Amino acid sequence: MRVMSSKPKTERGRASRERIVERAAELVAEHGVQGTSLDDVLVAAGASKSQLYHYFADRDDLVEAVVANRCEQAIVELTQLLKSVSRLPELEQMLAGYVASYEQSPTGCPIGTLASEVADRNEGARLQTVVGFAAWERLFVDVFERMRESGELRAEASSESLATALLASLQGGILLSQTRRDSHSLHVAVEAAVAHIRSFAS
Amino acid sequence: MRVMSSKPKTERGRASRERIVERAAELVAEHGVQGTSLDDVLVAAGASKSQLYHYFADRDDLVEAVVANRCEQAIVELTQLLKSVSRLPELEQMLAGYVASYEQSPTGCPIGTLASEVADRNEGARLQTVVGFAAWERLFVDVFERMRESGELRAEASSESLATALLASLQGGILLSQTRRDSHSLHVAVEAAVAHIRSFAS
DNA sequence: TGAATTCTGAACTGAATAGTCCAGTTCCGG
DNA sequence: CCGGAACTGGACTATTCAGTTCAGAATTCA
Repeated sequence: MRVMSSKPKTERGRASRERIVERAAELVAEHGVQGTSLDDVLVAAGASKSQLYHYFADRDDLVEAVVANRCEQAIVELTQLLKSVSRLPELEQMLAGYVASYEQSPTGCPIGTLASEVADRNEGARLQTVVGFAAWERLFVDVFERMRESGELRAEASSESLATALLASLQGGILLSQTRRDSHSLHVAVEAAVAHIRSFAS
Repeated sequence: MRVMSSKPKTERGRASRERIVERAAELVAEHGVQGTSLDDVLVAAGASKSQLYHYFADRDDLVEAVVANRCEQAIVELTQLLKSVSRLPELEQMLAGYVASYEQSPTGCPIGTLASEVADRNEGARLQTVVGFAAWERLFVDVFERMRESGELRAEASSESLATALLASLQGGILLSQTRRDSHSLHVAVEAAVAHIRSFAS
């Protein structure tokens, strides 16, 4: 059974906890979950062991909080990018921007990279990535719904399936590009995904 | 500079080395690279530390050999599955079989899972996964070339791009299905990829 | 056969790391 | 202002793991 971890009751405590999570999230973004030790986190956050174990049951508990933090962050950004997209050209432009930003700093997908690292090693963290993917997919679904309402997408197209397929192409493209250290694969994967969507255009 | 690691000169040595790599590959398949310690490998292979360091410079060197082994194995199997595929329905059937086998034992893609784990932590191993992906993609390219020769695929379709896109969809679908523990995402991703290919059929 | 080479076993070292403990400090309601 | 609860510091433990060492066994080949 997991030992209790107190939630902070005061403002000061909440700030401490948050600072730990945020610094940890930065380190994880840079070095991955496995590549980040608790001691690294502690010096980065200017905190001490007992502080950490005051707020988190164990390492996995911290990792879960970090993953949740990064997913939330990613979804906030993606929401900004996608909330006003309601036409195919806008979607294309947004995706092109995503590819371009990847080219500029190829730091993988925050959610995808975490997911593969965490999936069968930390159930709580895995569930956070599931939520993150679901939110992302949902943003795509909403885009397709708006496209359908504006008559740009044929009725028979399943927004859910299109969203899943687009997300998969992105994730796979990122994986290939990250492995190959060359954004070309991501570019091609996105192009194909867009072409597939366009095939359902009115 | 990396310390020398002897290649085996005798049959016995070759067998020892191979046994270590194979057992290590099994453990890595089950627990991932990070989740497999040298000691685990040694007891599984019935070998000793000095044996290991006789054949491998260090842990990374062993990991590289393991990754190469698993990629090679995967490519052998994929070659068997794909070498005689020259029609779209055959490709669809093969992919459906892949999805079905994933449903039966959802052990991710051997290459993709390794790639994301190793990409920015072990340059030699990363290069092995690059080679593995290239071989896989090449198999798809050959399929598309055969389809094109038989007039089933229009000339303007780029076999390379189709292959990259298909591979990305597969990898992304596997990633999603693995984190969600539900083969549905992979299924949808493959369906979309096939539809995209079919849009280039004559 | 016997010397040189290749290969093997097992104990050891040192560093990193997750997790514990407890005494001391700060904060808050009454 | 005081008693208890929330919070903090940092030293300490136990373990795991990569890598070393070296004596000696097996193998090769002249």
